[in-house]
Amino acid sequence: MKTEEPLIESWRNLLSQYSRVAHELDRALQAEHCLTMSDFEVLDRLIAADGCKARIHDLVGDLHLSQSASSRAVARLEKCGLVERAMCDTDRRGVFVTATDRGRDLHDAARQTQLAVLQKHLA
Amino acid sequence: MKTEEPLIESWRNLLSQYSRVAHELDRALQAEHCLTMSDFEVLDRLIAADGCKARIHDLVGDLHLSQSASSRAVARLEKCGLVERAMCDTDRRGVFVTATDRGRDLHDAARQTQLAVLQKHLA
DNA sequence: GGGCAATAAATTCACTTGCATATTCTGCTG
DNA sequence: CAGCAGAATATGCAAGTGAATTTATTGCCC
Repeated sequence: MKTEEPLIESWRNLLSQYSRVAHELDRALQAEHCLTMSDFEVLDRLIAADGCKARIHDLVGDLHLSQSASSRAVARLEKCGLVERAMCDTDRRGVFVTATDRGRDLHDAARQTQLAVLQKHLA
Repeated sequence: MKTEEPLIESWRNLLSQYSRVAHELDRALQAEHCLTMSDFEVLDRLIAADGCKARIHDLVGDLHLSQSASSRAVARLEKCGLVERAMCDTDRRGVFVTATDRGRDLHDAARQTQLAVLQKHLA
């Protein structure tokens, strides 16, 4: 099996490593915490933000998700009581999202799951 | 910004590199050849197979796609006339998929697109 | 040979996604 | 200050996805 293009070879490696880990992560987070990988990512960025609080607009940039997908991920988290929306006083177009206590707790737990999966499939 | 867990750091890098390249690839293949990244992958594996012919079952293993998604990708390619299905004589549960001439031509063209994108976003 | 677990593929279903659009609000500009 | 381009979200829609199920067929064991 010759390796015609090293570039294609790299891409295939990237693709299969990503697929393997992403699939496992998604499965584990879903099974143990009812969270999508995307949901977890949103929660994770939120927790990392100053005061566990950020505007959706600012989250989108980090998320590898479109604006609409991000908006809906926040909606899902809100429905689960992991996050709260609040009007932004200074700009009423904006929406602040804050992690609730349950959100923080779940994040702590999910983070352990994430680490375990990464340890196993990315190490 | 401290880097608490190198493992998480690696995962983030993997994720963002993958997202960037995959998004570009998908966009370019769609725009220039009306092909999904998955469609192209199926076609690509098929062309690589002996005689441009393979059973769906055998393709699935390489594809990073579920069996159902693979089945549908083949259906899409067939609808576009890039691929043909044929009963498998020795096992009538199986289905052989063969690339048509148009399929081979489109693959050649799409491969150039792929290389260009990889060159630009993975180099 | 008849029955039955296992296999290949297709299909149903619930869900997520991105694009395009609608809605609400801000900040200029005249 | 009226009007209007542009920004921040939400939503309608079409499409793709995986898990589970269905359908057809095979191969084995009695």
